[in-house]
Amino acid sequence: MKTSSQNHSVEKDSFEKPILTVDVAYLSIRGGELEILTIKRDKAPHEGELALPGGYVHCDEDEDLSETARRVIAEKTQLEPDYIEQVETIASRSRDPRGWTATVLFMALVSDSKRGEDDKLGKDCQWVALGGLKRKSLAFDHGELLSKVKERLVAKSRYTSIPLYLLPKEFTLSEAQKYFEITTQSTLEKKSFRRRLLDADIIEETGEQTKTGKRKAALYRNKNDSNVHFFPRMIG
Amino acid sequence: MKTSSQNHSVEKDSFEKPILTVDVAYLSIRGGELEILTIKRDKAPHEGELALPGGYVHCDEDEDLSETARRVIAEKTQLEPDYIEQVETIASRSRDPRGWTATVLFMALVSDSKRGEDDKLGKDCQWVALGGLKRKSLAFDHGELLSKVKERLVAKSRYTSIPLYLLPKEFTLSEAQKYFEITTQSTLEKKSFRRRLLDADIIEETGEQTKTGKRKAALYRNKNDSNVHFFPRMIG
DNA sequence: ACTTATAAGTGGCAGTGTGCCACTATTTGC
DNA sequence: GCAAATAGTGGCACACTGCCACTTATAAGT
Repeated sequence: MKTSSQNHSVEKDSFEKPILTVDVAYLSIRGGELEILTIKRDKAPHEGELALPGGYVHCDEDEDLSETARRVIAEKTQLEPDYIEQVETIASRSRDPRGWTATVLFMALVSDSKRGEDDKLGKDCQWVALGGLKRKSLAFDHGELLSKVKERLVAKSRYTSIPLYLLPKEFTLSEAQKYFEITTQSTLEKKSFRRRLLDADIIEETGEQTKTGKRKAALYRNKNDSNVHFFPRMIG
Repeated sequence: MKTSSQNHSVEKDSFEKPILTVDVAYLSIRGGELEILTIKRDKAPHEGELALPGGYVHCDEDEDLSETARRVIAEKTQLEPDYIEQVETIASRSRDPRGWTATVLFMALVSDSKRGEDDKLGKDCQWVALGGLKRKSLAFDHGELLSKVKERLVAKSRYTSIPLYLLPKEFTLSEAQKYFEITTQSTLEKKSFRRRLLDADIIEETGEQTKTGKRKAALYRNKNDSNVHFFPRMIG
């Protein structure tokens, strides 16, 4: 029923090769809100608009795709992500005016403390709060890509520990809860959250306490050896 | 620190475009075991070896990647899958002797009843039991691709209803349990399994019963409207 | 007919982790 | 000292899975 060629000429040479790129949604939390690293495009198409950092796969340099993703980020910032994950590959004829393109979409997270001040960022780079991004304000279909990444982040934050990668090196349980509430887009219950995080054996007390605030709070850090933790049940 | 070019020549034209393909791990259960659809390669490289069905993306025909996946399957079989899911995109210089290639890997499932008899399959196509596949017996890195798909199937079978796509149109709860035990690679407890599946409200009794066997068993079928169900907890 | 073996199906309680809410504890500012 | 705000705890309810013994139905053998 399909209108495809039934012979096996699929593997014949000189096919029109599609364009293959990698795009990275690089996320961080600051000011109590998710922010994303954007690049202001300096050429057509979509010149002057904001876009996700991305680029062509370099067949001669990149051993695999996650390396492309890291390279693309390194070209724009000096910030190595604390976490990176391949999300999905999106392709179509219409998503880029230059022709049929495929892009491998990555989600990357960087902690608040590693991110530090944003002064050494190139001036075409900018962290933008997600709340301030109007729909359709990103170039190409990058708004949709961002939605896919957000969806993945929200989903995984409900049953894994990946929001820990967004927290500063030392944090209180209340701050951790706030970060998880941002990434899960829900309000969490204090006792349940604390019990869950502490029972998981993935963070440890530093011994120090906060100095500001109404009452001193215990400071925690991620255990060195800990990878992504999968909780036995979802939260929220 | 990276040795990447620091200028922004990334978007300049005439880059060496990598090859983009789609490969599909098409799975089915028969004889109490997972089977995979293989194609015997009729040309180099790896001529004569078994491989996953796959092919180049056709920029002119395929609107997106899942369409490529369906087309690739339709070219080899007349069997439309009951379920299809993008798993991961794998790329490297070394995975194919013809050069730097990227492949978008899909997992597809077909029910035992829709699959029917295998007589109308092309003679280069063959369903092969996973247990009978020695390591390294698939062309290229398709053994690794299969491992990734297996991993995904095992994981998702523990908290979703996708094994239902492998069952025949009508099935007993014991058969369903057997299928879930195959896909989760674990033994499941009868009462827990039944309660879980029935409470999910995704299957319904046909009213009929089996005729063979020691005791007649109630027959069930998938509810028409039901999509993939996510159970609140993992099993097994 | 009675027994035996086997598969289908159920009752019921324990275990585990989350939801919920009230309660106590500590610190700051008045 | 007292109120306000944040940190942290006690304890039980709830939902779902694990477990295991038990009953029911059918076929086959004696």
